[in-house]
Amino acid sequence: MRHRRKLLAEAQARGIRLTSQRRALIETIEDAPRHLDAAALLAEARKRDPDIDRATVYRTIDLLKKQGLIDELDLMHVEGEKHYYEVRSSRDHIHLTCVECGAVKEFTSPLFERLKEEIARQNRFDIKVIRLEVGGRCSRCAGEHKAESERSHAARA
Amino acid sequence: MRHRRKLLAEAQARGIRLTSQRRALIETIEDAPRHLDAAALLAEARKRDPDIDRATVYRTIDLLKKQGLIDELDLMHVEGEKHYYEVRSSRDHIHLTCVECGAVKEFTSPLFERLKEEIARQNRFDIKVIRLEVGGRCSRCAGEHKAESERSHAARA
DNA sequence: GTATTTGCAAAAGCTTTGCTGCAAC
DNA sequence: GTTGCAGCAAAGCTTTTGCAAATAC
Repeated sequence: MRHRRKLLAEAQARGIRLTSQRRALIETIEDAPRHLDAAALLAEARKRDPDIDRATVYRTIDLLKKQGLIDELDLMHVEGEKHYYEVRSSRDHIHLTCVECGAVKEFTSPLFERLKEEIARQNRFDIKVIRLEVGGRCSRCAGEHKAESERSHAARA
Repeated sequence: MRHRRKLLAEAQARGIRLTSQRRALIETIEDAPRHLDAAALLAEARKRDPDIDRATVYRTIDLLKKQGLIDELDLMHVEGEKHYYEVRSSRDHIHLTCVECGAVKEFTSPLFERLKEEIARQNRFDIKVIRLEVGGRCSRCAGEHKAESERSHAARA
């Protein structure tokens, strides 16, 4: 176990009915070393409970999203139109997705916090969700094959 | 005509073959008073050229996106999984979408520009696209029906 | 004249839904 | 015991693709 089950505890605290499927899904999201889309989440969760259905995955995602317990990402649609999920943390972070190699890096900054405050204050806008996603070329890809962006496509497959 | 055809001119400058369909689509995006999704763009563009096909819309969007001439938005998926498009402007802006009434407000800030610089510098990341989307409650909805968030759902239908 | 683009129609990909039986409290 | 949830399968919505005919330069 990589950390204590914050998400699970929080779900429980909110009075969410904890079925065995939800438990498996929540634990899967919490333990995932990378961002999972619905299909990947289903596959991973089935290792804990083989009978989980796709519909349950989507319904649980929806529930957790509405409760503000998880956030939804696109990762700039670098690999299709899927959505990815992660536990919402107290400090929002930025996702940098490399359009060449697909690597995702997270980044936090006090400047981002300040910007959030400014957005809320100047627009009198009550922020519920915020998502800052960046697409571009990571330092590794920029360094390795400067003029040769084709190969990386094959490398991702 | 609301402004001069910047997008059209830019497309031409890049050597994009300007077919009549592309012209109609580009002009439609440029003149739209709101953010259009693919279906709405198709419907609007057909007023200029009734024979335009859905496939052409998607192919043109793809082309313009790859050229960095338009940006793609989700508007926090407040109305389903569509994507919305807008002309890319020199100054990136933030989209605030009200989850109650669906209103979209744009916002720019020097702080956002500074944050972009910081992201690029600290991660040695070559930013190609950046998208900051915010979901929450706009001041109008907060003021009008503070404790009664149910009705607005019906109002949007 | 030649390379690109279009329209059409079919399919693909991701997500949602109705309904019956089952599980949590 | 009651209320809400899960599984199944089918449909929904948005987007993509193959191919022959049409179009731009």
